[in-house]
Amino acid sequence: MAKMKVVTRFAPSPTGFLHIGGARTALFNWLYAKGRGGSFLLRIEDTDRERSTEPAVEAILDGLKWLGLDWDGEPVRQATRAARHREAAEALLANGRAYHCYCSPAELDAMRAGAEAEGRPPIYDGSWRDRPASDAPKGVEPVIRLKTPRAGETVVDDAVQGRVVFQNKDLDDLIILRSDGTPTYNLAVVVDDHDMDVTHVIRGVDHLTNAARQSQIAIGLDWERPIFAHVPLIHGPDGAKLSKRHGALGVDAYRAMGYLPQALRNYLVRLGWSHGDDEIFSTARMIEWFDLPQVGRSAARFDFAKLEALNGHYIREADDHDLLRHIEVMLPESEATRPLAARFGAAERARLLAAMPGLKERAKTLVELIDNAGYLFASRPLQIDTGAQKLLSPEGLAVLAALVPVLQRIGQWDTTAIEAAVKAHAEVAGQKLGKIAQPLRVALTGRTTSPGIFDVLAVLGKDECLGRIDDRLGQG
RNA sequence: GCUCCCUUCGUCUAUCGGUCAGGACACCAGAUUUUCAAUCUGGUAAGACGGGUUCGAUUCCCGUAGGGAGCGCCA
Repeated sequence: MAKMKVVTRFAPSPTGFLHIGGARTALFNWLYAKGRGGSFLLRIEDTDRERSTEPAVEAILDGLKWLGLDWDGEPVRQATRAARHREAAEALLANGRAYHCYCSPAELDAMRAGAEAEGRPPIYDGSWRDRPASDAPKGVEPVIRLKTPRAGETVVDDAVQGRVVFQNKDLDDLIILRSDGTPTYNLAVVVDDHDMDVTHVIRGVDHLTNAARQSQIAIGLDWERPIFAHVPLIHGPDGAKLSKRHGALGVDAYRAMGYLPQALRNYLVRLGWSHGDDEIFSTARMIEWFDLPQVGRSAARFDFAKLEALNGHYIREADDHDLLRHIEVMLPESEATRPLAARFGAAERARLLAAMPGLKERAKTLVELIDNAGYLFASRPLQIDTGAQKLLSPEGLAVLAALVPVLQRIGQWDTTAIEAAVKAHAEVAGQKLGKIAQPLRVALTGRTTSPGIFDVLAVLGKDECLGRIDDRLGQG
């Protein structure tokens, strides 16, 4: 038998941003397809016209692009396929696998309430299952319900969850076509996955019971089911369901917080999946190694500390120009860096680029990197941090004063020349380098911490350095 | 309430009957150092509980407890 081409899909409903759980689901689908020469499709599940919005569609596409998860072909809009869904519902009706139900929403509510009061599962009782059409009340548009077998079981052979068995008596006759003729979620999914030739459905476990229902629809249609893979959910740091309080932010929020897409990808792929002791994965490696048997079954908690550690790794490893590009995207999005975004021109770019090697060594996020780069963009006289002030003591100022002629004498203003001159001066003066470097650091950056002091001097330029020192001496 | 799923260091996880239960993040200590990082070295830290099965269980089975998901004319 010829090996079938793998087709996966990501099918978000556009009712909000692309949250972190969705991003991981998309990543898994993308990796699985890429690793097998298959295709990764996108379907917008917008059958709920009330809640679906166009901005949400844009936000989701934007989030996927930023994460580097490119899809094949045009995204399918589920709402445009209503006629085809209806056709499937009618086929089910025709072959006796579905029936009209004339219960009103109020009746159904009453039915559920009654069942709950008696301690029975709140499922539809199937009262219209075998009633003749002649019983139909006048002027009521019926829904179409699936005639789920009452006996036997529905088995979902899940690539992650294993063999999960549902008793058919626990599955109720779900509505597949609403009274207004539009399809419900489960019908639309089955029809679309079938028509899109989807071979693997990788999604959150919250859909596991839907897999049983969808199986029944597929069986009723005499269609082969896709392979299901239900991955565990992501929880917040407190173990509860991820909410806005913790990490259930849109991926755009992570971008604004200064995370790199490759860091987020690496973090997400390790949430629920592993490959031995490996922690750092290039995209190519992820694609090569990702597979379903290594996906675990327990929920994972979202841990910002680990994400940050990975982000720091990828920032250090990144090419300076790449980093600059990511920073420029991030600048206007973060509250903290927005003021800088407005005046970030060619001069600022050049300075940042020059200082990048020293800056990227010590930042966990891009926002932090920009914060550490504050001295590059500050105007004289600098604002001195409160804790740094004490280094500008009389002794500190004396150190600075002694340094001025030394710096003035330097001809070739670069890191090596500056370092040589300052170290020679320290030796002559019989002072430890730290004694000199700290007051100097404060004068030049306004802080007690910064990248290497010689790099700071070099990037700032001779005139600016002498000016900043002079500001301090003048003040004393 | 009913159905299904889960349970190894604080967190993410490895282990597919025999291991000093490994790695990573975090934390602690040391080295390095012009600060802070980075880096390197070392350390603390785990099989929810109770029964089985077995020569031997973290691993297989049952139960208990705890957690999660689902039970819409939402997706």
